[in-house]
Amino acid sequence: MISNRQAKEREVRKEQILKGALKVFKQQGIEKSTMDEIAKQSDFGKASLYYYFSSKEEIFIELLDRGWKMIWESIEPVIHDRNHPKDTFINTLNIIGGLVRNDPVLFEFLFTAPKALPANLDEKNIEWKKYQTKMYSVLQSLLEEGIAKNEFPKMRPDLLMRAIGGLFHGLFFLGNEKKSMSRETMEEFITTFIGNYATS
Amino acid sequence: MISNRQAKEREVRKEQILKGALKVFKQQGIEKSTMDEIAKQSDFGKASLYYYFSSKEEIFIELLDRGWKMIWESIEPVIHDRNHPKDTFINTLNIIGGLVRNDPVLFEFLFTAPKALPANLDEKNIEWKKYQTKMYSVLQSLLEEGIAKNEFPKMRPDLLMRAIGGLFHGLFFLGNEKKSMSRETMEEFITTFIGNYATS
DNA sequence: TTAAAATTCGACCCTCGGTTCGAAAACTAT
DNA sequence: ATAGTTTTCGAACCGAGGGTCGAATTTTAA
Repeated sequence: MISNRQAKEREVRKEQILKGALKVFKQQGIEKSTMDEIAKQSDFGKASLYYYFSSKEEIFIELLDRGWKMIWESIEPVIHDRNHPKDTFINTLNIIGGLVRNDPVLFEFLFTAPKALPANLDEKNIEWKKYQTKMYSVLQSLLEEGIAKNEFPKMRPDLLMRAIGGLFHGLFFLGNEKKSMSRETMEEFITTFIGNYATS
Repeated sequence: MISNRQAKEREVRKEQILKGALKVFKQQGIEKSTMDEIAKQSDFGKASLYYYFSSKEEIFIELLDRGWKMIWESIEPVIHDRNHPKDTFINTLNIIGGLVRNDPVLFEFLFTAPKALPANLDEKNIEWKKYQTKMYSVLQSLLEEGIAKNEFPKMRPDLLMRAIGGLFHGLFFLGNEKKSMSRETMEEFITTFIGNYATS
């Protein structure tokens, strides 16, 4: 029997481990993150980690699941407004920018790990991918509609998407500087680069 | 005594190995590239690899060295023209774009590996870094001069650099599509995104 | 108080992968 | 032919790191 409080404590311990894993990721990168190190950082014995997670991979998948779910839930209330695609698009980027600013390491992980993880398309690591896919497809459809309304430059939406994605990533994660990108600077870049094809 | 022809054959074999390593990198990513697999792909016994390279790391460092040197030598003739910073900048991007188009896998490696490699700041893996640094600093100074001449939007050059770097990377390497970015499309993106602050 | 359940972890196991050894094969020069 | 020299690689070595086991400790519930 698991009391309510027990469940909560258990959850806390899981989070402690996840936090530790993220710390190791920050220092070592995902490939070189060892269970020993995660154990040390989260202050458990290595064997104990396996009481909470069934494998090393599961730890990172759980980080992805929680992270992408969080992103989706943050943008969901805004993203469905289709009246002003460009505004909606920029709002969404701003929301994500805020999240990133709040926990850069987590987001570097969220945006990086997918490429690094063993592509187990089959099994469970689909959860986070669902959210990721949803987000990208909504963003892209916003671009399409925005292009149709001349709010964006006339370009292939998928390419435009890639370009803006790259730009975003570059602004936040490239370079050595630790100082985080302010909302103002980010907006300035986005609007400058996307151009003022229409204002709303 | 090593005859001239012997030296050449040896060089050919080294290249064969490097090519194999790149093939493995393409399929597995750098971290999961094993010596066994590189041996298989380049058609040598694993032990033979160590006759040509002293370690796995050295193989990848050599790829970086040769690659970045090649980039630098390709842009060098163009990049020092300071009369029209924006033109020079775009020319340079075009040259690099051409190279990327020519061997996307190699360039994905060149732009990716630096983050993945164990940061041995101390020793030899400085060779390629020299070229990389030179390239970035020249590009950035072009941006600075361009901004001064109002050929680029007035923004912090380092940020502008990051943004354009990200944009470039996004265009060429993000997404699943294998079709390579045409020169025209790329130019269109660059000019659209950078804006027409001045023409020359 | 005490038996069952939940939690912790030291010690161990085992595979994978980088590296080394040593001897055989291929090639060169005389 | 023959004595070097260069090249090749099967087999073995070894350490790192993911994962397991079983016993000890702590917590819970009656």
